[in-house]
Amino acid sequence: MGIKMSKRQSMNDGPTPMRPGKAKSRKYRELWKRPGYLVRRLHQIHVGLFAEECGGEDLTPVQFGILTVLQNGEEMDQLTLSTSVGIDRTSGADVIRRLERRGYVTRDASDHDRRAKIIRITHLGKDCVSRVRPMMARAQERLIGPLDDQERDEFLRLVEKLVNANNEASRAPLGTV
Amino acid sequence: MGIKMSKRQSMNDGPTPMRPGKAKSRKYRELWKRPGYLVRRLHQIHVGLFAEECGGEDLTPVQFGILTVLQNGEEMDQLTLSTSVGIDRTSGADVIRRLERRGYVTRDASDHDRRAKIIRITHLGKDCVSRVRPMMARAQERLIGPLDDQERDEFLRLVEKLVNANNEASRAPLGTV
DNA sequence: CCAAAAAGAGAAGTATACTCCTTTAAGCAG
DNA sequence: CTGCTTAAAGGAGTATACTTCTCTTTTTGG
Repeated sequence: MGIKMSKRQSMNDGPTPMRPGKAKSRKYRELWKRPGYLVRRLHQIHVGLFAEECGGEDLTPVQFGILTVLQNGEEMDQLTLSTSVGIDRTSGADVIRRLERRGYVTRDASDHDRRAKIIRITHLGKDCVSRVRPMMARAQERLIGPLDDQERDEFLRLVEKLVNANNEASRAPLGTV
Repeated sequence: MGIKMSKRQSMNDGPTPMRPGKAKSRKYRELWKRPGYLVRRLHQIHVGLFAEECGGEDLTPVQFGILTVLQNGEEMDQLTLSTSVGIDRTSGADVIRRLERRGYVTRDASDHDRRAKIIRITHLGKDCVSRVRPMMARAQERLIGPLDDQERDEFLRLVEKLVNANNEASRAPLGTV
């Protein structure tokens, strides 16, 4: 159902992003040294690892994120749910519609606000979360597995710092363009 | 033309991924601590910053990646080009087709291998790269801007390590599914 | 030399993740 | 109560990034 990747990986192999030391001329001349490129590749890798670990469940990281948020807070409108996993509302609506189609959530109009759709997780959805949680954890472990404990902490600290800081930046006016 | 994002940002704002210290129960219980989630958010942020910096050029990071690879090596078949920027061949074919539509590259059948399409960058494409390169650099700077010099080096080292290591992992048999 | 295997490409289908525009509903001001 | 603004959702459209299946061409093995 979209992702899958199974055996004969096709998580491509890229340019084997390692070039010795000889680079330096202009800062981001080579693709393999651009932070954005590395982040995109790492994201791809995570999606691949997640799909691999989740075997036959056919669930994506974002779908699982939605389900885990619902399992804590229970009951949310689409917009709140979407922003709480860090995607915009139209993307969220798509993801949630797919989850509904599979019986993992319900979408009912709210009583006191007939514009809003209230999303609730179903038993089927909860079962799915229980089943997939350990697979998700394995994917996370594999993603940062190549780092030792100290590096892991440092990596997570730095990524969090970047995400939080740029989160602010993106909500700032910044005008231009 | 798709991405854009302009003024009233909508690079969403997410859950403001910071929760004090109280988390710990199970390793990846909270979304905001999952490495995969953080990497996905950072990727989103980069795409947003890139679009913002590239103003009216309407070029995506991947499109720019393709163009810069072409500007170095000149002339490549679609498959080599796709893997050299780290995407699979069908995605690459899509991207390249769009670049062709805008006159940035040409796609001609090869003489000695009539299966292959040979991609070449045009003058228009080269002009575009010159124009966009400084914008791309600014996006990269902004992405890792929140880190000091020492952290930056460490972050890039760790991400590179993860990408390289998992690159290997994904080409390993690993069978299962 | 000819059949089988492998390689490049394309088409159809799906998921994420946006854009902009519209519809509908809610809340508030006069 | 009526009109104004805002908020939630949906539709149409696009880009990235996969999947699987198919077509054609090339290479290779007998």
